[in-house]
Amino acid sequence: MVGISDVARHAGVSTATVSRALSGNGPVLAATRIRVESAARELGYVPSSNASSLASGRMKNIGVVVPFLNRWFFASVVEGAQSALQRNGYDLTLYNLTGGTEARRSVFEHFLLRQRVDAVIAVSLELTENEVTRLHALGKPLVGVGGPLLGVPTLTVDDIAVARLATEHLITLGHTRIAHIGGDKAFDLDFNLPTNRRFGYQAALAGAGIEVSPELYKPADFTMRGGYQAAKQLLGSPHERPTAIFAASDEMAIGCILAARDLGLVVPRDVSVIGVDDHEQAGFFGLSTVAQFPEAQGEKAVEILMNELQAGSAGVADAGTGALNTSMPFELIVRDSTACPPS
Amino acid sequence: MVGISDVARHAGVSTATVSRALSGNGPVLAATRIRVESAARELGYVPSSNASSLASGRMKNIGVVVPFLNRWFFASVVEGAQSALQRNGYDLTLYNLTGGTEARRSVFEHFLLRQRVDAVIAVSLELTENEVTRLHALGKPLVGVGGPLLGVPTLTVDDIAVARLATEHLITLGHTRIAHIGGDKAFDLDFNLPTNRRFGYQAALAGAGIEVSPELYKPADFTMRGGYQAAKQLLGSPHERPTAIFAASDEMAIGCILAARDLGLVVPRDVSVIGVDDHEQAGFFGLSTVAQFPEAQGEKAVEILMNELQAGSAGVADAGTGALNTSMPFELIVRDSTACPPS
DNA sequence: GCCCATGCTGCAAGCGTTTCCATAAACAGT
DNA sequence: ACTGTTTATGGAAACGCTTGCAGCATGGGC
Repeated sequence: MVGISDVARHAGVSTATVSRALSGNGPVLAATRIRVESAARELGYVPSSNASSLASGRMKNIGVVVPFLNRWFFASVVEGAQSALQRNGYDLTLYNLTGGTEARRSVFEHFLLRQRVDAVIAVSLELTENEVTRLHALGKPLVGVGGPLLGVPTLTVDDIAVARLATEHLITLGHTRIAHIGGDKAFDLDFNLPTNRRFGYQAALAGAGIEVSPELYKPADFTMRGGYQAAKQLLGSPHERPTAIFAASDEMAIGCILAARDLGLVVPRDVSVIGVDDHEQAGFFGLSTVAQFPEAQGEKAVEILMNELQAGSAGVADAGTGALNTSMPFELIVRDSTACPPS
Repeated sequence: MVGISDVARHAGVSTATVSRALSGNGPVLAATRIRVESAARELGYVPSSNASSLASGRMKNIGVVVPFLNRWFFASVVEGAQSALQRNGYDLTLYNLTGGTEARRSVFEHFLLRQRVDAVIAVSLELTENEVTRLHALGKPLVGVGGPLLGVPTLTVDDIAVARLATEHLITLGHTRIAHIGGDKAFDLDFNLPTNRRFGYQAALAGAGIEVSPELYKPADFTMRGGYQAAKQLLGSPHERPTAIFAASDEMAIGCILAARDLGLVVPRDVSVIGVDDHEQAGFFGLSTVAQFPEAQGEKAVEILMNELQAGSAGVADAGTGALNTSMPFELIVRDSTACPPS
């Protein structure tokens, strides 16, 4: 292994100077810096991050905890975070909690406390107060993505507003019999996501003076199959059939479209469908939707952490950690699955 | 921070003994171990992995490099690897190469060389010889998932056999006009995956004495849209229409099913469709397919690495690193998208 | 009863950086 | 010319753990 002392010898300076020259901490004569840099390049020297971390207390590594990885949303958040971190010279160590309670405990009791990460990003995770305090006690910044976390800076899209936007789009088109397919209570990963979207839906209806009829709401799994089955029920009986469906996710919405087709209905002529996410397959199905931008959320989370880490090292008190909850953008995307109701 | 010396004092032993007691390296009297363990628990001591790594040379961390993350296959491999690593007390640091050439360079020149990982798993990545040598020079075991890598233990499914299995399933059902939708050349991520699947398809036909007609092959994107468009062309003209389609991926196959429906054809009555992957949505669409098991691949990769790391530390020469290419299982899954051809 | 294994334990030397402090050099002000 | 600053550099002490080596009991064989 080529260590810092090799570089030092090669460049005719001390290890202290090499460290300063390469890290940019502390004053170094321009000429010296150049000598050191070329020596390092010549020897193919790469600093050992362990030694560096041990000595400096900075890990240059941040932990990302997700409940699952093979869902489009989570994977995209992680991907966004990864690129952003890489640009900042940070590593990303990934923890997923698929393993259940045991995995979760082990992540929090063991992995995150080992001084291996400078901070953590929790994606769609409802942390217990204990878990939060624990991390704070170690002085590790924490940011949440999706869902407000008590006392933790968090990125969220305003689910109520999202749902309202989608529903209002349908209302604007002239629909009045608008159904909603939401998540059932069991799907509690994402905080109150299902509930909030339902609220937004109801608020939009109320705002337009449309009565909210309970038979137009169907809870379902957050999957195509869930959406499909719910839509089958909603659209099954021709009398009193809704003319539009707002599904709480794109996958569900796609399920709706397929169900409609199977029932011989044409989307959007007979029934309009709108979802939420702008899932990668939304375009293919011509699905109108409200986009949220998971990569951007990952990147933003990183940005916040970088600021906090910098502030922390600058000795700034934990005072103005900024707005605790920063609201992420969303956007109505109209494709071919929504139109005026049949006359 | 509560360090090892605090625990030592608390338990009335030396730091050396604490280290041995908690890590299990070296002999410790049972009574002592218990004293140490309870002291550690009481103080909430967690060893600093940096210090530990620096002193021992073991990082307890392995790097996983993927080209993308938000694709089902990659995410699943990573998820499998993550769980397996967690069970072994290892961290997973993730690198994705979405950033393009620059990202790739920075990963290999910088990140992986910093003594932060004990080994690396490369998923569907054609590493250059330089990259491989570089890692080997550092003594870092490397295993590839998907696609043989020169001189590197690799997990692959036999794509030719997979394609043959799928095609033979169709042949067994009585089909003779069997089309294939494969990947185009540009899709070179996965080594020769498209080509191999095409070979397997042709081999199966040849084996059954069926002529391979070029107009029954369509290259396309590895997406639903790609499969949809290709299927539209294949199924468009009623005369000489194929009675079955073997698509090189489930997403493409789903596209086929949708295309068939849009053309007024019933699957599998008018046309059978089979894919490859057992994608999470295959079940919903009733798609017959050849499953490969990405999580299992991730886990297996970890298993191989664990063995190699152990062997390495045992001072075993690099001799019998085992079969360089271990073949992963696959399995025909028959659902409702394949049946006998129309008579 | 003595000596030699045997098995636990403690001492202390690293591991490869960073950073505090001291030193030295260079320069400005008087 | 002399002190007072300022700036670049080197020496050396951390950082928190692991591990080789030596020491010291303890127990068994003769």
